[in-house]
Amino acid sequence: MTNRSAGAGATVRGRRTAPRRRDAEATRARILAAATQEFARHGLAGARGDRVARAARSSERMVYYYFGNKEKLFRAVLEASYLSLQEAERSVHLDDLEPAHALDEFCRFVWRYYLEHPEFIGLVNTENLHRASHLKQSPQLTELVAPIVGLLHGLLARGEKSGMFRRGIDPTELYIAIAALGYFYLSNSATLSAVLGRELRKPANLDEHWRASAEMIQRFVRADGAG
Amino acid sequence: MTNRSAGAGATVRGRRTAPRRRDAEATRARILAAATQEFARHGLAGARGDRVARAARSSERMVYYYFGNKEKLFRAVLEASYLSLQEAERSVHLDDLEPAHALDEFCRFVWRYYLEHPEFIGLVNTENLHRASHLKQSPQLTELVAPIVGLLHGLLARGEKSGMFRRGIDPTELYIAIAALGYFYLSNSATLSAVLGRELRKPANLDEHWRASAEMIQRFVRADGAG
Amino acid sequence: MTNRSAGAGATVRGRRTAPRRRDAEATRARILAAATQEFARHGLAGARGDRVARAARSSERMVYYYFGNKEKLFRAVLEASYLSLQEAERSVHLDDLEPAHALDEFCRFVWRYYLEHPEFIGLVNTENLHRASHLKQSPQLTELVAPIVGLLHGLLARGEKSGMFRRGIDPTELYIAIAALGYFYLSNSATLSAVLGRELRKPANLDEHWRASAEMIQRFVRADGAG
Amino acid sequence: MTNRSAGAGATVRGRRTAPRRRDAEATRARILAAATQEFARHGLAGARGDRVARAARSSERMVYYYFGNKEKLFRAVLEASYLSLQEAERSVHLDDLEPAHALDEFCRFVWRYYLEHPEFIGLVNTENLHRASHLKQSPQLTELVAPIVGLLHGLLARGEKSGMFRRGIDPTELYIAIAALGYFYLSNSATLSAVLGRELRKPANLDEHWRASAEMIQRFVRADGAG
DNA sequence: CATGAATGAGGTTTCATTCAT
DNA sequence: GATGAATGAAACCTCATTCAT
Repeated sequence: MTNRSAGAGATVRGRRTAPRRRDAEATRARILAAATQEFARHGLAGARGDRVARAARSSERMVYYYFGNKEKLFRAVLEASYLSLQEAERSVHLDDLEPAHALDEFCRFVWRYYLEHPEFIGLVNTENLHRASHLKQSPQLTELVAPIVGLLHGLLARGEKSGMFRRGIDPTELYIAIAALGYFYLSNSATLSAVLGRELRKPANLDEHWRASAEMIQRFVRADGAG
Repeated sequence: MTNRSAGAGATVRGRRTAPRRRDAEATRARILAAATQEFARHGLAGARGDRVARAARSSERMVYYYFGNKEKLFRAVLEASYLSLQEAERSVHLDDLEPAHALDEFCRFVWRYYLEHPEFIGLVNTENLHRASHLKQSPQLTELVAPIVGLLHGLLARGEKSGMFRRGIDPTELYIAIAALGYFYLSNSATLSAVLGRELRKPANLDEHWRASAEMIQRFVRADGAG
Repeated sequence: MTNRSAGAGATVRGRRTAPRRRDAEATRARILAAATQEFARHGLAGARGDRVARAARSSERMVYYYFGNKEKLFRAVLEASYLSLQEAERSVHLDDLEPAHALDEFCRFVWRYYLEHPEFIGLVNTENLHRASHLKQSPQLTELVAPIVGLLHGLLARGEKSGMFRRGIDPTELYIAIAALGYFYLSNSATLSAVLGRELRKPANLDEHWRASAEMIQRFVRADGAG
Repeated sequence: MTNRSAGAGATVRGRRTAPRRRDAEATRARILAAATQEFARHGLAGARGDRVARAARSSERMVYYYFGNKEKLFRAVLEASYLSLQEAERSVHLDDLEPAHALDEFCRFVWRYYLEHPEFIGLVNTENLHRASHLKQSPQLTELVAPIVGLLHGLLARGEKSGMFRRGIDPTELYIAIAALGYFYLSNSATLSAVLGRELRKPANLDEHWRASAEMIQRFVRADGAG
């Protein structure tokens, strides 16, 4: 995640710190980052403590020192990942754009986020395998994505008022659709590529998919008369 | 699963076998079925041999006897699952329907298949975690889904000709979109439910999603003038 | 415990068996015997799996194969030990002896059992440290020592009738007293020796203790006029 | 526990210390008290440093700071406990009582001490598991209980002289018997309760046991004609 | 004097797999 | 052909203890 480096004169939480070799925050952060990759790549059962330790340039013992056990480590990773997404979402500002364009921007954001955060997809898949049991234990996360659906809600209202969007579109369903088109493509690119005989990860294909998805979303919301 | 060569009175290695042989096939099938559930629910790393054995009312030893090792067992499960899908797809006949309606039927088929085969989703997710490495080892599967894309191709052609569908729609992209809308919703229902505060598995919500998805696909292909 | 040897032509449960190298019963028995010593000497927390394995000429893996985990192994050991005691108790026949003599014999039996089964004392101490939590999980053991108290009950009745024993002696209390005098002496011989400056394990001292204890028990039950 | 050298305004290493020093003594004492409970409840191997630290409202680091290591901590606990007993024993004055009554009082003291100091029983059992190895390292403790046996010796002499007690009773054996009857009952109450089907810790049963024990001791020493 | 950070060693347990009849 | 017994390797995790400020 955010790599609070332990280099000389680094800043932690905006506060200037003396260079420390025994830097708990930094160690913890390195472990968390390594674990994020490990869980994303191998799932919960497939993740290996020693790989995490090595990747974090720390020891297996430290992993337990900071996170207690594998499951808690996974929960910490999951929370950090959702928080990271939430943070990114907060940077999305669509109010100044014309509705159709704003929607495009929104789709682009979601698509790019998935594209640039493959670990997020891996973690979420793993968490779904476990029927969201870890997520449910993190009370803070319940209202996490809600804001972004609110954003869509406002956008749809604006579009309706201007006559560009049709009525009766459920923002949650719209969000799911946008997410689905991007997430599924990337999450399943390996099997789909094998089975469809098309290299889904090729830049050209990524691009075409993005275009088709955006088009689909636009056509879905566009008022029937609108051009 | 697939009942291979259950013909009565078969010979094994040229030696005539007692009727018990049928039990062997049955045992193998039970193991495969149990393994399908196990891998779907727990992934490859999380799957446990003894759980498979118990669920199959057999022994761990037999699992190795019939399938060699865990990885091969997983491959067998995966192959059987894709074959099962292929078989189901062969039962889809859309040629007699008017294009828009046929497309609807196709969407419904995909949606229902995912809905009724949660184990398929679990297995495919697991295989994607492993970057389709097992699938790639099964040469027979490369052209597996091709036929169904061909089906869509024909359908789009018919729709274009009748003026109902617009041009330039890539059947593969269309297939991916249809799959995405169903697959993602079901595969990620646990985390989405937690994070969106909506019980995605409630029948009413499943229904609404199906309707919204079908609508989206229709609007995507519909020619701009068409009603 | 009972060492069902794996030697050629051994008998298991009275049934003649072929000499086997892979003898589950024998392996299990060796592990149980080794674990009995280990738990008796080091307690539950102090017991080491590898020591058990080595002493049993087996592997740590086998310990788990047969007994599941450390706690279950301890339970098995405890059960076997109490069963062993019960078995020994069944060999005590006092009905043909005159009451005072019979009581002496009973005391001698208890004393000798503790003397010859130091592991029993170690195990029972450990179980008491754990507030009998394992014993409580073994339903079969609840009425285990009851028979022996019954024996004392009969003995006391006979003694009363003959006028040798006084009335109103609670057999359970009597049993506890007899056990206490022997058990405490042996269980605490190390600290007592250190603190009293007397080598309690010296044969002469063991003997004197046995005599004093028997005397105490006799005087406790003897009718005031008698003797 | 023992508050060693808590004099105000002490100097450490010749340097005058702030009043915080009193906290240091208090911390040490809290750790010792916590460790006493911990070792008594879980034995030496089962005792956990972090539990001691938490119970003492201190840190694990401090435990090592004050006591060096686990074994030394145990030794400190053991020494303190035996010293505590010795101190209590010093408060026993029997010279003014008539011998039989004095003996009763002595028994009562021992019984009550065990009853009110369950941690002592736990520690002594643990030390016996370790064959008194720690006790043997504390030279000061060798003559620790001797005085109390001396007390009994005097008592027996008085009783003999008065004709109430018989001759030839070994005070050490008498002491062991008195201790055994109380110690065993309490130390083994858990397993005995389970196995005898009687709740030994019930006040009524505790009381009856005390009475029976006292009776037994009286009858043991009483001269045959007396009483 | 006090403490947070760190750790080596080893403990228990699990896992997939093979042996030997 | 089928099965119970066995196993090496490695996983997760814990423990007492020390480092470094």
